[in-house]
Amino acid sequence: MDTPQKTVTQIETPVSKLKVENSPVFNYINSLSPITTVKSISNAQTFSSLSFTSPPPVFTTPHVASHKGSRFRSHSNSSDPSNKVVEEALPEKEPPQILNNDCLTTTTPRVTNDGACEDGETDLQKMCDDNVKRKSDTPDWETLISDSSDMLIYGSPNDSEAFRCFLQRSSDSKTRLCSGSKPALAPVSQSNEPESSDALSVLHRGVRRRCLDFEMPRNNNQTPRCVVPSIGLHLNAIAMSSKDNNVSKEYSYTGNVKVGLQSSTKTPVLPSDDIVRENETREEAAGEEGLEEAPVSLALVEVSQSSPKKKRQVSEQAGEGESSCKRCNCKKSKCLKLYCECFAAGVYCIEPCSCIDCFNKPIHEDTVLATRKQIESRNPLAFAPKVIRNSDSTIEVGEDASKTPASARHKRGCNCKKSNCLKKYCECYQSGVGCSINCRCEGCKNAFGRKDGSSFAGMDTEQDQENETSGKSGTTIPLPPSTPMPLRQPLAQLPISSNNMLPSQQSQQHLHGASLYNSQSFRKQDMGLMSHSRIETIAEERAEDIENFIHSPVTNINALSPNSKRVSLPHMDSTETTPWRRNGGRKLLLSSIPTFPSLTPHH
DNA sequence: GAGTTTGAAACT
DNA sequence: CAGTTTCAAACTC
Repeated sequence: MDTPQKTVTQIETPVSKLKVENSPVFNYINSLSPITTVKSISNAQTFSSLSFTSPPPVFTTPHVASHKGSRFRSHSNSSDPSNKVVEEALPEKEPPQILNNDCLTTTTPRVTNDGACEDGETDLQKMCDDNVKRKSDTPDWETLISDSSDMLIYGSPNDSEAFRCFLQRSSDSKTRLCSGSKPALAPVSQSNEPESSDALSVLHRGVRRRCLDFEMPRNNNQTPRCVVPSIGLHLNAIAMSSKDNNVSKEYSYTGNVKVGLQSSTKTPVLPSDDIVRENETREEAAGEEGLEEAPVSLALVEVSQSSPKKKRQVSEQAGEGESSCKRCNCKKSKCLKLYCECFAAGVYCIEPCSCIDCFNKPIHEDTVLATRKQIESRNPLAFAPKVIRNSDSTIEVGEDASKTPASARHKRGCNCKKSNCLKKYCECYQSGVGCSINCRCEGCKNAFGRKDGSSFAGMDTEQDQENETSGKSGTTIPLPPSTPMPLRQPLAQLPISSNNMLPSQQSQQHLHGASLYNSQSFRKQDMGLMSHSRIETIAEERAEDIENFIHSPVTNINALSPNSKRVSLPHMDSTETTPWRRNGGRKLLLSSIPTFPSLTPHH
């Protein structure tokens, strides 16, 4: 468990002292650095799942509460009617045996199907309120936010989003903020809490709720896809996002998801105004949706219209590579293994999926979570982005990076033997990245960059031939038949944690693009100012963060686990600097890092 | 649409 | 950790 006391102590940083600085929040937040706050790795993970890292300490407790709530639901609170609902939702079929269910900490704000809030929620609320009270003498959040938005941008996207939602809606629609399905929470905080406290409570709830967010393609020429900018953006997509600018403008559609903190794969390239507008639109849409959880079925209306058999066709039509609508065709894995694209992408299977005996559905949430947990225990990075994109403008993380023509690399590298890395069998190729020394491929001819770094995308004759034969070339950009970048945009986000992301995903998300863009959105919208260059810079920094994170000493510990192979890149000099501390803001980013580490026992 | 190929994931 | 099996996507016909 986290250490509430410690949290409190940190929170009580003298306000006066903070004001001495230009950005009070800067110091303030620094004082709340999760690095020092989070002691329990395992819990860190749980907490991170709520993505309430922004003022970490402040929201830590709620996480705990949330955690408890989950436990109540699944273990101790059997008498709670709401639990019955959940239990009733359990599969008729016997779900696959899952290990460690106890470790499964679904921090997802639990809202039973019938809309009833669970007892856990009540407790959570209490705890939140308590925290609010304790924090009454701390700087006003709204002020802090506005004063230090610059700082917040580095924080959890969720945080930012949460604050944004909070600031924008707390005044007029608490009920909306509070998922319509959990109105019971409102009274708790509204009772006697001061405005700020109340608002904060609302904020907490907002974070826990799922907001529908239909992000429409900003490109008018593009056909809207079933998509969704979700918090649950697949990490791959996230990782890639920093550079997806022109590769994909995908808007995934988060079915079950969308937390009030949506993240979007917004492209940094977009003009600020556009971004702002888009966010506004999205915000409105979300608001009109009551910011409520969107059932997967609803979320995928568009997608679901296509028959399973058309899966591939639709997917391709949807914009190659912009496989916004991930659908699987699993027959034996029950969609509970990484074989399943949906599962691997961190999204629920949806109607259009052709899977058989699928357990990757909301009603099997527990099973899904447990399975994921299990998989992560085996490989902490199992759900991490497979491709890590480095910004051209940023310092290459290492030698290996420099040897890789592409600006991104596959985290683990491929192991192709016969495809020559020229087909989508190759994950590197599929992801549109070149092979690197991490790859063990044979006869690599990856058009995006061979393992030996001898060729680059599209420049390769063989690639040209490949393209010709596939009839998919025609562009100077050597994209794989199916634009790989947005490999796995989540459609229906797993309802994990407040933002429907599994702990690891969530934390990772903070490290990646999603976080970035979310933050950007936040800033854009609230500040209305941010130069394009700045955005890109941040994107780049995010990319670096990914690398740094993966290579950080702490990460390596886990990275080495089961799959130690190539989780860490050889060149990374983790001791050289503390990347995430290059600037004050980075600290916030770090707050979400504990995720991976948390997957393994303390050491 | 069925069958084959491929390589990641899972298993031993 | 290496070898083998399983699996589902990618691909071919």
